[in-house]
Amino acid sequence: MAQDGRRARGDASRRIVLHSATDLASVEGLDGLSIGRLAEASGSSKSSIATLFQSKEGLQLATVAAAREIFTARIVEPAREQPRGVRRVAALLHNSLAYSKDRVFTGGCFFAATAADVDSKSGPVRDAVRAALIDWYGYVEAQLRHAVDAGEIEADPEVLAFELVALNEEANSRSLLMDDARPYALAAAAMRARLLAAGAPAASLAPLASPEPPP
Amino acid sequence: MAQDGRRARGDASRRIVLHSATDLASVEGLDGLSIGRLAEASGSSKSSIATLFQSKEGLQLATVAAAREIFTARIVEPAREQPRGVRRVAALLHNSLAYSKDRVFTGGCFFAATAADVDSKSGPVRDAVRAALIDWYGYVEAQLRHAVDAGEIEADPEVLAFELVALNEEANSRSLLMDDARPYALAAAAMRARLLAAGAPAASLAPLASPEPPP
DNA sequence: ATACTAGGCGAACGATCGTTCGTATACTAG
DNA sequence: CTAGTATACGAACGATCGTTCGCCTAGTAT
Repeated sequence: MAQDGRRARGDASRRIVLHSATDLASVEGLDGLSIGRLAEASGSSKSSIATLFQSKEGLQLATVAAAREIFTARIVEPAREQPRGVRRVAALLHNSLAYSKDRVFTGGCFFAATAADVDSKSGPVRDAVRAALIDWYGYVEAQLRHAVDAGEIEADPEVLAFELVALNEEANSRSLLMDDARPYALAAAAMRARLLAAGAPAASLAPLASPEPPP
Repeated sequence: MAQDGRRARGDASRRIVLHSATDLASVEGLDGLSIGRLAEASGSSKSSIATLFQSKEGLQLATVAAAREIFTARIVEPAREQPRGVRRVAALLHNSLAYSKDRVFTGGCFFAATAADVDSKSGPVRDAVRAALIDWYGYVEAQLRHAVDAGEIEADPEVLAFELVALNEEANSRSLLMDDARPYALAAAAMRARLLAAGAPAASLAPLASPEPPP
């Protein structure tokens, strides 16, 4: 069975539905993601969605997985072009800010929106969101550890990763709430300054350079 | 009419309901805050809540106002005992971390939870949450500006306020999602280091000192 | 051709949502 | 006492929720 037309058709439908689902969930949260509105947004029927994903929880888990793929494709994959260490960290941070600023999801960063939605609950959905963020935090920290080991910077990787991720998420949330793009420039400047203070060579921080000079 | 027993009775009821409402909203969000569950949690009836607050939007606005009072009483008011400038900033940050860590609301910081809920929407509820956070950000920044003017530290108040608030919010969200108190210690350490790097006297940062020495 | 599986949809299920109505109970104002 | 106002509740409203059922089509397997 090299190919199963039925599965292929189902996968295509899932893809279409999940595209709407990730976007809707970034605005309404994983709890506010309703099958009815999703059916309307994706052009299929409630019952189709229910059978494609078995249950709402199945839909939520698939939505998280789909968002994770987009997150990786937009942020992590492109950064792999940079050598490990500070250069890759700078690329990661730049990509992450751009992914939020460009509104890849209508509601900004998918995981910022959904983490707040599930962080006080329990169950597989929360676990899936948590796993995605643990991976992300761990990857940033690992790259910083590499930079420290290579002598590029001098810092505690855990604390520095915490600081940089905090700046990234603050930019996302404040930009959304205030409807203002300035927080991204603010965050980039703070990230750059923080890495410079840790001893990073300025040339390795090009992705975090401000596009326009401060007035 | 020095006192109106009817209004007094209503106000008492509103107080009780709002106590449950702020806690429920910190977990479920302002959208997930349902009148039915709130009625059950607060011991009154759906119709009573509807008449006390006119509509769900009225309830949401009253809930934000109630949470704002608690936020101010827990964080801003106690910090006023400290002199303006770095000492007050340190007190603000310490109080803010404690308010999250002590789970004054079951879902952690009320405004972190609800900001994520409303930041992609529009209307009076979003405006109320935004106004509360603008006030908070502005207060922190004003205290930092005072510290700069007094020569206590050397920094851009806007950027530094952004950094410190980001650390505070990251501690809240990560602690909730990971069910771990360590992010608070991490954030406090980063705040302290950041203020020290800006030239703040160590004695003024006592509230941010780690309770236990690092191993 | 037959049996089986995966989608896909309309219709309906019970549950819960926010809201409204009618009615009863305090309390005030005149 | 009377008229008016602010709670308070039960009951019901229409709408939407997640889910299930029946029925049909598309594709696979034997």
